Amino acid sequence: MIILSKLADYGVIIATHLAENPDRQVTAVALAAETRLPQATVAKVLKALSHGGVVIAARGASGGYKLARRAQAISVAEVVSAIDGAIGVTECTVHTPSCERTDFCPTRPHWQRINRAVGAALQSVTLADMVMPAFSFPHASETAAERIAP
Amino acid sequence: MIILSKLADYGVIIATHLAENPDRQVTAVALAAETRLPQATVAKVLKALSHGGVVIAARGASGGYKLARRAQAISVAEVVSAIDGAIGVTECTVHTPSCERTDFCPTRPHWQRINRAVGAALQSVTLADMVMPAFSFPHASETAAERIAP
DNA sequence: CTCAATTCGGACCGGGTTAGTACCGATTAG
DNA sequence: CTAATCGGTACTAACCCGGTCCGAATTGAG
Ligand code: FES
Ligand code: FES
Repeated sequence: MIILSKLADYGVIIATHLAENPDRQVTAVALAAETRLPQATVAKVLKALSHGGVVIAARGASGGYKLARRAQAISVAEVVSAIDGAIGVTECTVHTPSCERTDFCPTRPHWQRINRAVGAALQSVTLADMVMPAFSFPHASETAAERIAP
Repeated sequence: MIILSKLADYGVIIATHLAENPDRQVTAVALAAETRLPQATVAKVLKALSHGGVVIAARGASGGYKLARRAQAISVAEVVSAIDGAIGVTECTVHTPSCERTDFCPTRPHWQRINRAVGAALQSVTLADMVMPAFSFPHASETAAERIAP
């Protein structure tokens, strides 16, 4: 299964590209060309990102987009949330109070725990991290979240 | 955004319910009744689980399903994989070698890192954990995955 | 000052995947 | 043999994704 929607994936790619040369006003079409993504879709994603406060848009001629904050201050979680809405593992964990199985279903709190874990994983990575080249990461075995809880 | 598909969610609910009374042969319709899930869908999910080796099915009269192993030995990741296929965050991380942006897109290794983190989060929780009542968890701040990497 | 060019903003639509259903054949206990 | 139950496939409906369209705002030239 794929976790992120294509749109959200595009969003991260675009935001990362913006983070590569900050403070530069880039138009949607230029971004599309530079990332080799379909132009119309890039425009759509940028709208969502603008709506979510990740980028700020300048309209009119010589307009364009740029990051709303420093790259270090924008997490991947924020980007995907701006596009796909709140992050949740199950239906149950997001539309909080409306599950008919709540009384006899023991999974709820455990899901919320997992939910927090993936949320934290997405939140701990910023756009500044994303632009960094593949770097000597710690051993894969220490990727945290393996010990999600004692 | 919702990460798990509805079917996968159902799968975990069903598997958890099976884990509650192990070694008991339960038919699909009984499971559907006890979990208040649509009966036809439960049957479908059980087929997938059986195919994935999570449950074993007994055919014929007085047949039914039960867990293939002890609940401690079955992870949530396994259950969702049986239904939704391999877990991957982005298109790019699962269909490994076929991305036209590979050469100039710096996000790839970072995604794989996040990917491992959520995979680990799902793998670290077993069905035995799921049936345990909401228990005094450690402080939410220590949910690991917050330190996905130094 | 006016106007045209440029760019973002929001609404709309079609295709594809997923959820859910239904049926029929295979298998086994009694 | 018969009833019950799983296994597989085919089918329909709904929804979401991805893409396209036209209108609003702003700029810069004439
Ligand atoms: S599915 Fe809603 S409480 Fe378990
Ligand atoms: S999207 Fe495939 S390498 Fe970045």
